[in-house]
Amino acid sequence: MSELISDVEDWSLQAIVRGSSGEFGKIADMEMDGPDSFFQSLASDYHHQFDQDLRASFPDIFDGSSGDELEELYKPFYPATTDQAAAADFQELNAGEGKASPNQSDQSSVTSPVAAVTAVNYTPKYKKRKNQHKRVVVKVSAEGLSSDMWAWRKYGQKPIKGSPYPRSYYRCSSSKGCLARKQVEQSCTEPGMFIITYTAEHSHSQPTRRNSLAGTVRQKFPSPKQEKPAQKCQQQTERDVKPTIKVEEKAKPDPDEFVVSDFVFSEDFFSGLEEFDEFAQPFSVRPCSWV
DNA sequence: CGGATTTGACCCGCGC
DNA sequence: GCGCGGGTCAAATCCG
Repeated sequence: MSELISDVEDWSLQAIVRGSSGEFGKIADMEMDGPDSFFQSLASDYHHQFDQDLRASFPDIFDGSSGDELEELYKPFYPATTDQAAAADFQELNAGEGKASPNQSDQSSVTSPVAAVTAVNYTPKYKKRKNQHKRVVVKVSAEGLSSDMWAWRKYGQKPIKGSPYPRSYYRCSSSKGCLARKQVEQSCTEPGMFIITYTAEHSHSQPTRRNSLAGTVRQKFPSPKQEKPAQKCQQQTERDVKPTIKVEEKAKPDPDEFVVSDFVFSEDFFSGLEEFDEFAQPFSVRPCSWV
């Protein structure tokens, strides 16, 4: 079981792909910005399928719409200008979490294999620190920790304010000079789950070797500190599971540009993504959450 | 013995 | 300027 939650420098994208085997495959291969961005690629390669799926899922929305209108819907998946209003929408979106449906307590019972993707423009409040510009955040179960294809070497561990669990820091040990980084911390709201943050990119296309169990086999994840329970830890709950699509007109800077906050892809859409064979099948969907 | 992990010290961005 | 917190360094230690 795995989730993918992404945060990019000038625009934020949020996606969760949840499967059943704990595999999360080529996440580190994703190009998250520029002309080769992950979702731009999806939109290009699967334009036709995407079109069909959207129209089939939301006939009311797409009734009588033209290809141009669909292009508008793709806009959020392209690098965008900064937009404070969208950032506010984004926060509001996540503030609405906590209305999980009864089905969500049993992830395996979800039978409708779809995935939800949320994309909005987002402007960080403060200038980002170095090495914080490109991040991919994944939430995995304990078994998911051992399914990483890259070799990592631990170089540090720090207690994190507000969390009873420390954060571990890893760098890629496959290739000398590779700038790829990985942070692993246990979720304070779901002790069985781990939040992995990938930073920067591998300077090599494939791992030259792999740790016996992804570099975390020797890692002993400690028990939470007793003196400071997870009371400060913000609840990361889930929004209503009902698939929705919201097309909002932006006030600024370009009133003609739309922000699509929720997209729903059908099973057929994802079945064409050979790159994601590593993801467990069948897909199930869960509303987006933010880390 | 070489590579990985541990862990305290240090660095640096950010808020006050 | 100072303190806090997150990220990194590097020596010591562990492990196969």
